[in-house]
Amino acid sequence: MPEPDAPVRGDVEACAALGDDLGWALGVLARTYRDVAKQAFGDLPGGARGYQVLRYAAKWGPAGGPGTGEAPATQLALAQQLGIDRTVMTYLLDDLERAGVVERHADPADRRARRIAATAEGRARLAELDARLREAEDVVLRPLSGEEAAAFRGMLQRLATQVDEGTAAAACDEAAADLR
Amino acid sequence: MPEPDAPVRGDVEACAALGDDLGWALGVLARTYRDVAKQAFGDLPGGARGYQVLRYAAKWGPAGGPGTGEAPATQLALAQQLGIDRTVMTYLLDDLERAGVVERHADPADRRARRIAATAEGRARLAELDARLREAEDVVLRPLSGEEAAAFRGMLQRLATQVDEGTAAAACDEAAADLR
DNA sequence: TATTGTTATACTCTATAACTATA
DNA sequence: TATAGTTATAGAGTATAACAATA
Repeated sequence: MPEPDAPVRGDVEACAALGDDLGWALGVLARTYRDVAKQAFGDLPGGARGYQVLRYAAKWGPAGGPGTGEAPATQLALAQQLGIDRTVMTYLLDDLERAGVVERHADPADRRARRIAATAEGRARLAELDARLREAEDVVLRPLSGEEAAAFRGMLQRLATQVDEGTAAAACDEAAADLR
Repeated sequence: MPEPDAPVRGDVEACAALGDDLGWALGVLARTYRDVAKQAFGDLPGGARGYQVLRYAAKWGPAGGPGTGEAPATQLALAQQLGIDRTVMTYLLDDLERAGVVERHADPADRRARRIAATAEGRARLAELDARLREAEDVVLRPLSGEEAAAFRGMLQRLATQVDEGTAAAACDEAAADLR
């Protein structure tokens, strides 16, 4: 994730020259959202990636007891699900564990594997993050009316999933790659 | 610009879990467009950045005669307009010049400065690129009907420029930063 | 002394490969 | 032999700083 840059002179004028293509607008919006979301993530290790991992880990109960009964995902499963390289997952989990939001538990059935579960603190953190992200979305969509925003969200969702073409898998691959 | 990654197993399933927030959809769409556009750029040095530079340079005439009468932009002006670091601009122009699409001309009034102009070949290349980019946009928006696509474009444009808030400048800064 | 453009250096991510401990 | 996780190494991309030429 690139650092926020110092303001640059001349960009406003450049907008007049650049702001007429889809790619540009898309880039601006995605970047704007990312910056707003970044603030929401705060010091959560890994930013958006850390959030996704936490969100996945939170599907299972806090340390001590399973929330559902299903076994928490292993590091490898998590990495594959989110499209993150398993070596990167190691670093990411190191940081998330140090931050106290997830825990690695030895799998009794396979001592090579580690099961990843969110801690109670991690769950609380996740609830906060979800709320803040909803706010971030509202900020980004503020220029639109309520109806428009709903329509925009719907179309965006359709575009992202590309249900009409066989490209859903590819789109998802891209999304996952985006997290890398 | 990240390289296209090898397909990753499991992303499709992950989509079901991830695909419910704006940030995710935005990321997918921006990434999808970027990949499609990347193909359109072909071997143009610098990808999207190279395109923007070429586009700017093409505002002035091919080598030998000014198209308008205004002097072509200097490297520094170009860098500031597009929000690219001037050291990066050096490398980028090296590549674009080697590719034969732009030329550096000494400024008679200030021998430190270099004026950047598109070559005839650069202009032809730009026309191609513009056409291909329009196609790329169509591909990305294909899931929408004609009416929807128009509405989507309009809303996206409004969101990107954020005219209702005083954030236009900030948004443009972000857009420029995006090119870095 | 300040500015334009260039070159050199360092830092951040990410990708690849090598290693361990289990299976 | 293959797999889960870790660690080490190397590459691309970018930012920072030093430099030469000119103002």
